[in-house]
Amino acid sequence: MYVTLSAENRPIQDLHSAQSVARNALPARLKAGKHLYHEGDEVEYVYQVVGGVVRLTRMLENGRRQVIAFGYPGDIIGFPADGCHHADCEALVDTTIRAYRRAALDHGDGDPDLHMALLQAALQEISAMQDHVMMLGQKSAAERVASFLNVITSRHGENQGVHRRIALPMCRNDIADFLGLTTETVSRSFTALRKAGVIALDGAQTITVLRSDALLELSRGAD
Amino acid sequence: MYVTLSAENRPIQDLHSAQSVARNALPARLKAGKHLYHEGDEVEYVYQVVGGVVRLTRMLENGRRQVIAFGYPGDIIGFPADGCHHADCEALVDTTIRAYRRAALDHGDGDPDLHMALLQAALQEISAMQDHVMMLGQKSAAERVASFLNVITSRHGENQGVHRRIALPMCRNDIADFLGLTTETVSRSFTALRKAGVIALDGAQTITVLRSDALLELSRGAD
DNA sequence: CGACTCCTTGAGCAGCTTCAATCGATGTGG
DNA sequence: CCACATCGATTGAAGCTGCTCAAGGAGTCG
Repeated sequence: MYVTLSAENRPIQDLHSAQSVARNALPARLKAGKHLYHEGDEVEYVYQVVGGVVRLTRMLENGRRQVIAFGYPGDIIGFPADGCHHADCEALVDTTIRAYRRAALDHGDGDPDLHMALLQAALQEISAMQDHVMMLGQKSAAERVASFLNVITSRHGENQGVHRRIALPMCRNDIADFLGLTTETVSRSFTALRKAGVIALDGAQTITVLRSDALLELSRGAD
Repeated sequence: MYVTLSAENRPIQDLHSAQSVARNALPARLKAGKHLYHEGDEVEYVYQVVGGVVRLTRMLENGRRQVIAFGYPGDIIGFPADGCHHADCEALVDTTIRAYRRAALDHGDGDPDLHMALLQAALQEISAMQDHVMMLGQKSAAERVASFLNVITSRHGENQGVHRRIALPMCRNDIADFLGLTTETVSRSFTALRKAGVIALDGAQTITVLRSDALLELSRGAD
Protein backbone atom coordinates (compact mmCIF):
# COMPACT_ATOMS: atom_id res chain seq x y z
CA MET A 1 0.00 0.00 0.00
CA TYR A 2 1.11 3.48 -0.80
CA VAL A 3 3.93 5.34 0.84
CA THR A 4 3.08 5.94 4.45
CA LEU A 5 4.58 5.78 7.89
CA SER A 6 4.28 2.09 8.46
CA ALA A 7 7.26 0.57 6.79
CA GLU A 8 6.23 -3.06 6.99
CA ASN A 9 7.20 -4.69 3.77
CA ARG A 10 4.09 -6.35 2.51
CA PRO A 11 4.46 -8.88 -0.26
CA ILE A 12 3.03 -7.68 -3.53
CA GLN A 13 -0.25 -9.46 -3.72
CA ASP A 14 -1.21 -10.66 -7.13
CA LEU A 15 -4.94 -10.23 -7.36
CA HIS A 16 -4.80 -11.53 -10.84
CA SER A 17 -6.02 -14.95 -9.85
CA ALA A 18 -6.70 -17.50 -12.52
CA GLN A 19 -10.42 -17.29 -12.06
CA SER A 20 -10.65 -13.55 -12.47
CA VAL A 21 -8.58 -13.19 -15.60
CA ALA A 22 -11.32 -13.40 -18.11
CA ARG A 23 -13.94 -11.48 -16.19
CA ASN A 24 -12.13 -8.68 -14.44
CA ALA A 25 -8.56 -7.92 -15.28
CA LEU A 26 -7.99 -5.56 -18.16
CA PRO A 27 -4.29 -4.71 -18.36
CA ALA A 28 -3.26 -1.26 -19.50
CA ARG A 29 -0.23 0.93 -20.03
CA LEU A 30 0.08 4.53 -19.01
CA LYS A 31 2.78 6.87 -20.32
CA ALA A 32 4.62 9.12 -17.88
CA GLY A 33 2.64 12.30 -17.29
CA LYS A 34 -0.67 10.81 -18.39
CA HIS A 35 -3.68 10.71 -16.11
CA LEU A 36 -5.43 7.49 -15.22
CA TYR A 37 -8.45 9.37 -13.88
CA HIS A 38 -9.44 12.74 -12.50
CA GLU A 39 -11.19 13.87 -9.37
CA GLY A 40 -14.93 13.67 -9.89
CA ASP A 41 -14.78 10.96 -12.55
CA GLU A 42 -17.23 8.16 -12.07
CA VAL A 43 -15.51 5.02 -10.85
CA GLU A 44 -15.79 2.17 -13.32
CA TYR A 45 -12.66 0.33 -12.28
CA VAL A 46 -10.30 0.03 -9.37
CA TYR A 47 -6.68 -0.50 -10.34
CA GLN A 48 -3.62 -2.32 -9.21
CA VAL A 49 -0.26 -0.83 -10.10
CA VAL A 50 1.81 -3.57 -11.74
CA GLY A 51 4.90 -1.59 -12.74
CA GLY A 52 5.93 2.05 -12.50
CA VAL A 53 4.72 4.70 -10.07
CA VAL A 54 1.64 6.91 -9.95
CA ARG A 55 0.83 10.02 -7.96
CA LEU A 56 -2.54 10.72 -6.35
CA THR A 57 -3.36 14.38 -5.79
CA ARG A 58 -6.22 16.52 -4.59
CA MET A 59 -6.64 20.21 -5.22
CA LEU A 60 -8.04 22.94 -3.00
CA GLU A 61 -10.14 25.72 -4.54
CA ASN A 62 -7.33 28.24 -4.31
CA GLY A 63 -4.80 26.11 -6.14
CA ARG A 64 -3.11 24.51 -3.16
CA ARG A 65 -2.33 20.90 -3.86
CA GLN A 66 -1.97 17.86 -1.63
CA VAL A 67 -0.27 14.70 -2.77
CA ILE A 68 -2.35 11.98 -1.12
CA ALA A 69 -0.11 9.06 -1.96
CA PHE A 70 2.39 7.55 -4.35
CA GLY A 71 1.24 4.26 -5.82
CA TYR A 72 3.89 1.59 -6.26
CA PRO A 73 3.61 -1.91 -7.74
CA GLY A 74 1.14 -3.97 -5.75
CA ASP A 75 -0.83 -0.97 -4.54
CA ILE A 76 -4.55 -0.76 -5.18
CA ILE A 77 -5.80 2.66 -6.19
CA GLY A 78 -9.04 4.30 -7.20
CA PHE A 79 -11.39 3.30 -4.42
CA PRO A 80 -14.72 5.03 -4.96
CA ALA A 81 -16.58 7.20 -2.49
CA ASP A 82 -20.12 8.01 -3.55
CA GLY A 83 -19.26 6.39 -6.86
CA CYS A 84 -16.65 9.02 -7.75
CA HIS A 85 -12.90 9.35 -7.68
CA HIS A 86 -11.78 11.79 -5.03
CA ALA A 87 -8.28 12.41 -6.35
CA ASP A 88 -6.39 12.79 -9.60
CA CYS A 89 -4.12 9.93 -10.62
CA GLU A 90 -1.13 10.61 -12.84
CA ALA A 91 1.76 8.37 -13.88
CA LEU A 92 5.18 9.65 -12.79
CA VAL A 93 6.94 7.21 -15.11
CA ASP A 94 5.70 4.78 -17.72
CA THR A 95 3.36 2.59 -15.76
CA THR A 96 1.47 -0.65 -16.16
CA ILE A 97 -1.80 -1.20 -14.35
CA ARG A 98 -4.47 -3.84 -14.10
CA ALA A 99 -8.08 -2.75 -14.00
CA TYR A 100 -10.77 -4.52 -12.03
CA ARG A 101 -14.41 -3.79 -12.56
CA ARG A 102 -15.96 -1.95 -9.68
CA ALA A 103 -18.35 -4.83 -9.21
CA ALA A 104 -15.38 -6.92 -8.09
CA LEU A 105 -15.04 -4.60 -5.11
CA ASP A 106 -18.75 -4.32 -4.39
CA HIS A 107 -19.77 -7.95 -4.41
CA GLY A 108 -16.96 -9.99 -5.91
CA ASP A 109 -18.39 -10.33 -9.38
CA GLY A 110 -18.13 -14.07 -9.09
CA ASP A 111 -14.65 -14.10 -7.57
CA PRO A 112 -14.77 -14.18 -3.75
CA ASP A 113 -10.98 -14.19 -3.40
CA LEU A 114 -10.67 -11.04 -5.46
CA HIS A 115 -13.47 -9.45 -3.47
CA MET A 116 -11.72 -10.18 -0.20
CA ALA A 117 -8.37 -8.98 -1.48
CA LEU A 118 -9.85 -5.67 -2.58
CA LEU A 119 -11.66 -5.27 0.73
CA GLN A 120 -8.46 -5.92 2.64
CA ALA A 121 -6.69 -3.36 0.47
CA ALA A 122 -9.37 -0.79 1.29
CA LEU A 123 -8.97 -1.44 5.01
CA GLN A 124 -5.19 -1.15 4.73
CA GLU A 125 -5.76 2.11 2.96
CA ILE A 126 -7.69 3.52 5.91
CA SER A 127 -4.80 2.68 8.20
CA ALA A 128 -2.30 4.14 5.75
CA MET A 129 -4.22 7.40 5.59
CA GLN A 130 -4.29 7.52 9.38
CA ASP A 131 -0.52 7.17 9.38
CA HIS A 132 -0.32 10.08 7.01
CA VAL A 133 -2.61 12.18 9.22
CA MET A 134 -0.43 11.35 12.19
CA MET A 135 2.69 12.46 10.35
CA LEU A 136 1.21 15.72 9.10
CA GLY A 137 -0.36 16.55 12.43
CA GLN A 138 2.50 15.73 14.76
CA LYS A 139 5.87 15.60 13.04
CA SER A 140 8.41 18.32 12.28
CA ALA A 141 9.77 18.97 8.80
CA ALA A 142 12.95 17.00 9.44
CA GLU A 143 10.97 14.09 10.90
CA ARG A 144 8.60 14.03 7.94
CA VAL A 145 11.41 13.94 5.40
CA ALA A 146 13.21 11.23 7.35
CA SER A 147 9.97 9.23 7.61
CA PHE A 148 9.38 9.55 3.91
CA LEU A 149 12.88 8.43 2.98
CA ASN A 150 12.79 5.63 5.50
CA VAL A 151 9.55 4.19 4.17
CA ILE A 152 10.25 4.61 0.50
CA THR A 153 13.72 3.12 0.67
CA SER A 154 12.82 0.18 2.87
CA ARG A 155 9.76 -0.62 0.84
CA HIS A 156 10.85 0.16 -2.68
CA GLY A 157 14.61 0.52 -2.60
CA GLU A 158 17.15 -2.08 -3.64
CA ASN A 159 20.25 -3.26 -1.90
CA GLN A 160 23.52 -1.68 -2.97
CA GLY A 161 26.15 -3.53 -1.03
CA VAL A 162 25.36 -2.98 2.63
CA HIS A 163 23.29 0.10 1.84
CA ARG A 164 19.90 0.71 0.35
CA ARG A 165 19.44 2.76 -2.77
CA ILE A 166 16.45 4.17 -4.62
CA ALA A 167 15.66 6.30 -7.62
CA LEU A 168 12.94 8.79 -6.74
CA PRO A 169 10.50 9.19 -9.62
CA MET A 170 8.87 12.25 -8.05
CA CYS A 171 10.27 15.77 -7.92
CA ARG A 172 10.94 17.80 -4.76
CA ASN A 173 7.69 19.65 -5.22
CA ASP A 174 5.73 16.37 -5.19
CA ILE A 175 7.50 15.33 -2.01
CA ALA A 176 6.80 18.73 -0.48
CA ASP A 177 3.09 18.53 -1.29
CA PHE A 178 3.01 15.00 0.07
CA LEU A 179 4.60 16.08 3.34
CA GLY A 180 2.80 19.41 3.73
CA LEU A 181 6.02 21.39 3.32
CA THR A 182 7.67 23.59 0.69
CA THR A 183 10.22 22.45 -1.87
CA GLU A 184 12.83 24.60 -0.18
CA THR A 185 12.28 22.95 3.18
CA VAL A 186 12.44 19.48 1.63
CA SER A 187 15.63 20.40 -0.17
CA ARG A 188 17.18 21.79 2.99
CA SER A 189 16.26 18.63 4.88
CA PHE A 190 17.87 16.48 2.19
CA THR A 191 20.99 18.58 2.41
CA ALA A 192 21.07 18.31 6.19
CA LEU A 193 20.77 14.52 5.98
CA ARG A 194 23.53 14.42 3.40
CA LYS A 195 25.83 16.61 5.48
CA ALA A 196 25.12 14.46 8.52
CA GLY A 197 26.25 11.42 6.54
CA VAL A 198 22.87 9.71 6.80
CA ILE A 199 22.20 9.64 3.08
CA ALA A 200 24.16 10.21 -0.12
CA LEU A 201 22.73 11.93 -3.18
CA ASP A 202 23.70 10.81 -6.67
CA GLY A 203 22.04 13.58 -8.61
CA ALA A 204 18.81 14.90 -7.18
CA GLN A 205 16.74 11.82 -7.91
CA THR A 206 18.86 8.97 -6.61
CA ILE A 207 19.57 8.52 -2.94
CA THR A 208 21.49 5.97 -0.95
CA VAL A 209 20.83 5.45 2.73
CA LEU A 210 24.18 5.19 4.49
CA ARG A 211 22.91 4.91 8.06
CA SER A 212 19.40 3.48 8.14
CA ASP A 213 19.40 3.30 11.93
CA ALA A 214 20.04 7.05 12.14
CA LEU A 215 17.34 7.69 9.55
CA LEU A 216 14.85 5.65 11.54
CA GLU A 217 15.82 7.49 14.70
CA LEU A 218 15.31 10.85 13.02
CA SER A 219 11.95 9.79 11.62
CA ARG A 220 10.70 9.05 15.13
CA GLY A 221 11.81 12.42 16.42
CA ALA A 222 13.12 13.72 19.70
CA ASP A 223 11.56 12.31 22.85
CA MET B 1 -18.87 9.58 8.78
CA TYR B 2 -16.58 11.24 11.23
CA VAL B 3 -15.78 14.91 11.36
CA THR B 4 -13.91 15.86 8.25
CA LEU B 5 -13.78 18.54 5.63
CA SER B 6 -16.66 17.39 3.50
CA ALA B 7 -19.72 18.79 5.17
CA GLU B 8 -22.37 16.91 3.25
CA ASN B 9 -25.06 15.91 5.64
CA ARG B 10 -25.46 12.21 5.20
CA PRO B 11 -28.56 10.64 6.62
CA ILE B 12 -27.80 8.40 9.56
CA GLN B 13 -27.93 4.99 8.04
CA ASP B 14 -29.48 2.37 10.19
CA LEU B 15 -27.54 -0.78 9.56
CA HIS B 16 -29.68 -2.48 12.08
CA SER B 17 -31.84 -4.09 9.46
CA ALA B 18 -34.48 -6.55 10.50
CA GLN B 19 -32.55 -9.48 9.18
CA SER B 20 -29.34 -8.69 11.01
CA VAL B 21 -30.79 -8.10 14.45
CA ALA B 22 -30.48 -11.57 15.77
CA ARG B 23 -27.20 -12.50 14.19
CA ASN B 24 -25.06 -9.39 14.35
CA ALA B 25 -26.17 -6.47 16.38
CA LEU B 26 -25.19 -6.49 20.01
CA PRO B 27 -26.10 -3.13 21.55
CA ALA B 28 -23.90 -1.71 24.26
CA ARG B 29 -23.47 1.32 26.47
CA LEU B 30 -20.22 3.09 27.15
CA LYS B 31 -19.76 5.57 30.01
CA ALA B 32 -17.96 8.82 29.32
CA GLY B 33 -14.21 8.33 29.59
CA LYS B 34 -14.37 4.58 29.02
CA HIS B 35 -12.49 2.91 26.20
CA LEU B 36 -14.24 0.82 23.59
CA TYR B 37 -10.96 -0.64 22.39
CA HIS B 38 -7.26 0.09 22.32
CA GLU B 39 -4.66 0.25 19.61
CA GLY B 40 -3.36 -3.23 18.94
CA ASP B 41 -6.48 -5.04 20.14
CA GLU B 42 -7.67 -7.77 17.89
CA VAL B 43 -10.79 -6.73 16.01
CA GLU B 44 -13.79 -8.84 16.88
CA TYR B 45 -16.44 -6.28 16.08
CA VAL B 46 -16.93 -3.15 14.10
CA TYR B 47 -19.22 -0.61 15.69
CA GLN B 48 -21.81 1.94 14.80
CA VAL B 49 -22.23 4.90 17.10
CA VAL B 50 -25.91 5.17 17.95
CA GLY B 51 -25.85 7.99 20.49
CA GLY B 52 -23.10 10.07 22.08
CA VAL B 53 -19.64 10.84 20.74
CA VAL B 54 -16.38 8.91 20.73
CA ARG B 55 -12.82 9.98 20.08
CA LEU B 56 -10.31 7.97 18.06
CA THR B 57 -6.65 8.60 18.87
CA ARG B 58 -3.24 7.29 17.94
CA MET B 59 -0.06 7.79 19.91
CA LEU B 60 3.49 8.31 18.74
CA GLU B 61 6.37 6.69 20.64
CA ASN B 62 7.38 9.96 22.28
CA GLY B 63 3.94 10.72 23.67
CA ARG B 64 2.65 12.95 20.91
CA ARG B 65 -0.98 12.23 20.22
CA GLN B 66 -3.11 12.58 17.11
CA VAL B 67 -6.88 12.59 17.25
CA ILE B 68 -7.85 10.70 14.11
CA ALA B 69 -11.57 11.40 14.22
CA PHE B 70 -14.60 12.09 16.35
CA GLY B 71 -17.34 9.50 15.92
CA TYR B 72 -20.91 10.78 15.92
CA PRO B 73 -24.18 8.87 15.68
CA GLY B 74 -24.33 6.97 12.43
CA ASP B 75 -20.56 6.69 12.09
CA ILE B 76 -18.94 3.29 11.71
CA ILE B 77 -15.75 2.83 13.66
CA GLY B 78 -13.21 0.13 14.33
CA PHE B 79 -12.28 -1.03 10.85
CA PRO B 80 -9.50 -3.58 11.14
CA ALA B 81 -6.15 -3.49 9.39
CA ASP B 82 -4.21 -6.73 9.68
CA GLY B 83 -6.87 -7.86 12.08
CA CYS B 84 -6.01 -5.22 14.68
CA HIS B 85 -7.34 -1.87 15.79
CA HIS B 86 -5.00 0.92 14.82
CA ALA B 87 -6.37 3.55 17.18
CA ASP B 88 -7.75 3.93 20.67
CA CYS B 89 -11.46 4.60 20.98
CA GLU B 90 -12.80 6.44 24.01
CA ALA B 91 -16.26 7.81 24.77
CA LEU B 92 -16.36 11.58 25.30
CA VAL B 93 -19.84 11.40 26.77
CA ASP B 94 -22.13 8.53 27.68
CA THR B 95 -22.44 6.67 24.42
CA THR B 96 -24.50 3.91 22.89
CA ILE B 97 -23.06 1.69 20.21
CA ARG B 98 -24.07 -1.29 18.16
CA ALA B 99 -21.54 -4.01 17.55
CA TYR B 100 -21.34 -6.04 14.37
CA ARG B 101 -19.30 -9.15 14.13
CA ARG B 102 -16.25 -8.73 11.98
CA ALA B 103 -17.56 -11.44 9.71
CA ALA B 104 -20.33 -9.05 8.70
CA LEU B 105 -17.68 -6.81 7.17
CA ASP B 106 -15.64 -9.59 5.65
CA HIS B 107 -18.31 -11.57 3.89
CA GLY B 108 -21.70 -10.41 5.07
CA ASP B 109 -22.32 -13.19 7.55
CA GLY B 110 -25.58 -13.95 5.81
CA ASP B 111 -26.68 -10.34 5.45
CA PRO B 112 -25.63 -8.88 2.07
CA ASP B 113 -27.19 -5.48 2.80
CA LEU B 114 -25.19 -5.12 5.99
CA HIS B 115 -22.06 -6.22 4.17
CA MET B 116 -22.56 -3.58 1.49
CA ALA B 117 -23.33 -0.88 4.03
CA LEU B 118 -20.14 -1.62 5.97
CA LEU B 119 -18.11 -1.67 2.78
CA GLN B 120 -19.52 1.68 1.72
CA ALA B 121 -18.70 3.06 5.16
CA ALA B 122 -15.10 1.89 4.78
CA LEU B 123 -14.81 3.57 1.39
CA GLN B 124 -16.27 6.79 2.79
CA GLU B 125 -13.71 6.55 5.54
CA ILE B 126 -10.85 6.54 3.04
CA SER B 127 -12.20 9.71 1.49
CA ALA B 128 -12.71 11.29 4.91
CA MET B 129 -9.11 10.54 5.89
CA GLN B 130 -7.94 12.10 2.63
CA ASP B 131 -9.87 15.23 3.52
CA HIS B 132 -8.10 15.27 6.85
CA VAL B 133 -4.71 14.86 5.18
CA MET B 134 -5.55 17.72 2.86
CA MET B 135 -6.46 19.97 5.78
CA LEU B 136 -3.36 19.16 7.82
CA GLY B 137 -1.05 19.45 4.85
CA GLN B 138 -2.33 22.63 3.29
CA LYS B 139 -4.38 24.77 5.66
CA SER B 140 -3.38 27.44 8.15
CA ALA B 141 -4.36 27.33 11.80
CA ALA B 142 -7.26 29.73 11.31
CA GLU B 143 -8.48 27.79 8.29
CA ARG B 144 -8.33 24.49 10.16
CA VAL B 145 -10.33 25.80 13.09
CA ALA B 146 -12.89 27.37 10.76
CA SER B 147 -13.13 24.11 8.80
CA PHE B 148 -13.63 22.14 11.97
CA LEU B 149 -16.37 24.41 13.27
CA ASN B 150 -18.02 24.55 9.89
CA VAL B 151 -18.21 20.79 9.53
CA ILE B 152 -19.18 19.98 13.07
CA THR B 153 -21.93 22.58 13.25
CA SER B 154 -23.44 21.83 9.86
CA ARG B 155 -23.36 18.12 10.43
CA HIS B 156 -24.15 17.82 14.11
CA GLY B 157 -25.45 21.20 15.20
CA GLU B 158 -29.05 22.16 15.72
CA ASN B 159 -30.94 25.21 14.54
CA GLN B 160 -31.30 28.02 17.05
CA GLY B 161 -33.49 30.56 15.31
CA VAL B 162 -31.65 31.57 12.17
CA HIS B 163 -28.33 30.39 13.59
CA ARG B 164 -26.77 27.03 14.20
CA ARG B 165 -25.67 25.92 17.62
CA ILE B 166 -23.68 23.02 18.99
CA ALA B 167 -22.35 21.71 22.27
CA LEU B 168 -18.79 20.49 21.82
CA PRO B 169 -18.18 17.32 23.82
CA MET B 170 -14.42 17.48 23.28
CA CYS B 171 -11.98 19.77 25.03
CA ARG B 172 -9.66 22.29 23.36
CA ASN B 173 -6.79 19.87 23.63
CA ASP B 174 -8.73 17.23 21.68
CA ILE B 175 -9.50 19.76 18.98
CA ALA B 176 -5.86 20.82 18.90
CA ASP B 177 -4.64 17.24 18.49
CA PHE B 178 -7.26 16.69 15.81
CA LEU B 179 -6.13 19.75 13.86
CA GLY B 180 -2.40 19.37 14.43
CA LEU B 181 -2.22 22.55 16.54
CA THR B 182 -1.77 23.49 20.19
CA THR B 183 -4.57 24.28 22.63
CA GLU B 184 -3.35 27.86 22.78
CA THR B 185 -3.61 28.31 19.04
CA VAL B 186 -7.08 26.76 18.96
CA SER B 187 -8.17 29.00 21.80
CA ARG B 188 -6.78 32.08 20.07
CA SER B 189 -8.55 31.14 16.85
CA PHE B 190 -11.85 30.75 18.72
CA THR B 191 -11.34 34.15 20.27
CA ALA B 192 -10.55 35.72 16.90
CA LEU B 193 -13.73 34.25 15.40
CA ARG B 194 -15.73 35.53 18.35
CA LYS B 195 -14.26 39.02 18.11
CA ALA B 196 -14.96 39.02 14.36
CA GLY B 197 -18.60 38.26 15.11
CA VAL B 198 -18.52 34.97 13.24
CA ILE B 199 -19.33 32.83 16.26
CA ALA B 200 -20.59 33.33 19.79
CA LEU B 201 -19.37 31.34 22.76
CA ASP B 202 -21.71 30.36 25.57
CA GLY B 203 -19.18 28.95 27.95
CA ALA B 204 -16.25 27.17 26.40
CA GLN B 205 -18.18 24.16 25.14
CA THR B 206 -21.18 25.69 23.41
CA ILE B 207 -20.84 27.69 20.24
CA THR B 208 -23.30 29.44 17.98
CA VAL B 209 -22.43 30.24 14.39
CA LEU B 210 -23.61 33.78 13.70
CA ARG B 211 -22.30 34.09 10.15
CA SER B 212 -21.99 30.69 8.53
CA ASP B 213 -21.09 32.24 5.16
CA ALA B 214 -18.10 33.98 6.74
CA LEU B 215 -17.10 30.76 8.51
CA LEU B 216 -17.22 28.86 5.24
CA GLU B 217 -15.17 31.57 3.56
CA LEU B 218 -12.55 31.43 6.29
CA SER B 219 -12.39 27.63 6.11
CA ARG B 220 -11.52 27.81 2.42
CA GLY B 221 -8.75 30.31 3.02
CA ALA B 222 -7.33 33.23 1.08
CA ASP B 223 -6.98 32.82 -2.65
C1' DC C 1 -14.14 27.81 50.40
C1' DG C 2 -10.22 25.77 48.33
C1' DA C 3 -8.41 22.56 44.99
C1' DC C 4 -8.55 21.15 40.57
C1' DT C 5 -9.04 21.33 35.66
C1' DC C 6 -9.65 23.63 31.58
C1' DC C 7 -9.58 27.81 28.98
C1' DT C 8 -7.67 32.20 27.85
C1' DT C 9 -4.19 35.69 27.23
C1' DG C 10 0.51 37.54 26.85
C1' DA C 11 5.49 37.69 25.55
C1' DG C 12 9.31 35.81 23.30
C1' DC C 13 11.15 32.61 20.24
C1' DA C 14 11.89 28.88 16.69
C1' DG C 15 10.74 26.75 12.59
C1' DC C 16 9.08 27.03 8.40
C1' DT C 17 7.78 29.92 4.52
C1' DT C 18 8.58 33.52 1.27
C1' DC C 19 11.22 35.82 -1.93
C1' DA C 20 15.23 35.94 -4.57
C1' DA C 21 19.48 34.48 -6.57
C1' DT C 22 22.51 30.82 -8.09
C1' DC C 23 23.72 26.25 -9.49
C1' DG C 24 23.42 22.17 -12.31
C1' DA C 25 21.54 19.18 -15.61
C1' DT C 26 19.29 18.69 -19.96
C1' DG C 27 18.12 19.99 -24.47
C1' DT C 28 18.27 22.95 -28.69
C1' DG C 29 19.95 25.68 -32.46
C1' DG C 30 23.72 27.85 -34.71
C1' DC D 1 30.88 21.26 -30.49
C1' DC D 2 29.68 25.08 -27.95
C1' DA D 3 26.52 28.95 -26.55
C1' DC D 4 22.41 29.54 -24.63
C1' DA D 5 17.79 28.68 -22.82
C1' DT D 6 15.10 26.17 -19.60
C1' DC D 7 13.67 23.76 -15.65
C1' DG D 8 14.34 21.76 -11.26
C1' DA D 9 17.24 21.84 -7.14
C1' DT D 10 19.84 24.35 -3.89
C1' DT D 11 21.17 28.08 -0.93
C1' DG D 12 20.64 32.52 1.45
C1' DA D 13 18.20 36.28 3.97
C1' DA D 14 14.21 38.07 6.10
C1' DG D 15 9.66 37.71 7.92
C1' DC D 16 5.58 35.58 9.74
C1' DT D 17 2.98 31.91 11.77
C1' DG D 18 2.37 29.03 15.32
C1' DC D 19 4.81 27.07 19.45
C1' DT D 20 6.68 27.43 24.16
C1' DC D 21 6.55 29.04 28.58
C1' DA D 22 4.15 31.39 31.99
C1' DA D 23 0.43 33.61 34.39
C1' DG D 24 -4.29 34.57 35.31
C1' DG D 25 -9.42 33.59 34.85
C1' DA D 26 -13.54 30.69 34.96
C1' DG D 27 -16.20 26.83 36.00
C1' DT D 28 -16.75 22.47 38.85
C1' DC D 29 -16.73 19.46 42.73
C1' DG D 30 -15.33 17.90 47.15
